[in-house]
Order: sequence, then C-alpha cells, then structure tokens
Amino acid sequence: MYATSMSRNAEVPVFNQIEEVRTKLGLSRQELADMVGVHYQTIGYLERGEYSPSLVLALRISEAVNKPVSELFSLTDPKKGKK
Amino acid sequence: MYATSMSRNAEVPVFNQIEEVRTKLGLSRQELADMVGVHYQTIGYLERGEYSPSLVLALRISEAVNKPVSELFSLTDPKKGKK
DNA sequence: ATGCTATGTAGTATGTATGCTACATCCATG
DNA sequence: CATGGATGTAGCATACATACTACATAGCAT
Repeated sequence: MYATSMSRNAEVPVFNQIEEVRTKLGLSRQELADMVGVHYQTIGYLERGEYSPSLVLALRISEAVNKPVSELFSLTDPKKGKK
Repeated sequence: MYATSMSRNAEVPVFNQIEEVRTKLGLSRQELADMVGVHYQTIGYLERGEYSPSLVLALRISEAVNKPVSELFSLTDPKKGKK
C-alpha cells in the first residue's frame, strides 16, 4: 500500500553517509560545499538530516566524493537494515 | 573552477529516462504516480524536463521501476555523451 | 458519434531546500 | 591567552518542487 498523497517530503527521511564519506576524505564542510557549489551550511543541514537534498545536489555530491548515489543516500536506515 | 553560488537549481538540467522506462514497463503516468505516491502531473513534468525531482522522489521512482538512480537520472545528456 | 484513457497546457497555492548572516562553542596551535 | 578553523543553532528571504483543478486534444474502442 502506498501513500495516497504525498504532502511534500520531509516527513520522509533520507539517510545519508555524507559526513562519514567527507571526513574519510579529509574534507571540511566548507571544502565539500565549494566542490559542489553550495553554501557550507547546506552540507551541515544535510549531514544532520535536517532536510534532504534535491536530486541535482545529491548527484553533485555523489560525483564529488566519487560514490554512487545508492551508497550515499537511502530511504532506509543503513545502520539498521544491514540485512 | 566551481560556481561561486548556486542560485538554486533549475538552470541545471537533470536528464532522465523515466518515460522510456515507464513505457517499457507498460505503465501509464497515473500508474507510476500511484506507485510512488505523487500526482500524475508530477510524472509528466519530470518526463518533459520541466523540473527535476527531489532526491526522495528520485529514490522512490528508482525503487518502483527497479533501476538504479544512475540509470534513470544524470547531469549529462545520456543521448549525447555516450562516450 | 460517443466515450474513455493518456497526455499536454495553464494557473494557483504551499512547503521546503537553499542562500545567507550572525553568533556561540570547541579545539587546536601560535 | 589569543587567534583561527570547524561546527552548531537561529532566523529571514526566495525559488522551486509538488499538489491540485480545469480544459484541450488525440487515439482507440464501441
């Protein structure tokens, strides 16, 4: 069964691995932000899960850190459903 | 060199294969829309490239049609840069 | 011709992703 | 102790993704 109407996201969390990947690469938020062309606070908001990015931004981040989108973002908690 | 400030997307096109994949699956827009929980017009807008989806919606579509995000969406025209 | 389905176009309304500024904290290292 | 870098919190402004309604058109079946 699906939602009959999506009242615009945000109640739908998107889990991401941005912080893990970023720190593994030794990048600051400012540096990653510069690479993808957004404000450094935006990276912070994403890492804290305060909102989920546009697809464009997700693709750019994916490109910047050289990881597929599916490894960076998912609709299910990657820490739980390790299955 | 990177953009010093991204004035919010939309001038950044995102190419997608939604229509191709959807019709190949024999789905109407309405059916795909129901599967991912959005309005059927939203699918139309995406297919016509009138705007690019949120990451959440992209992930849901990807899940619905069982194709990785990278096969459905890209920042570069998949018809041109076949390289 | 009538009806139905799929699609396109147009317009309005709303939430939210993003930009940006400012200030606070923490931790290095001079 | 200062200074600077990285991060967190807070607030405001704006653009865009999405919802929704309505109408038009085209194709296909009856």
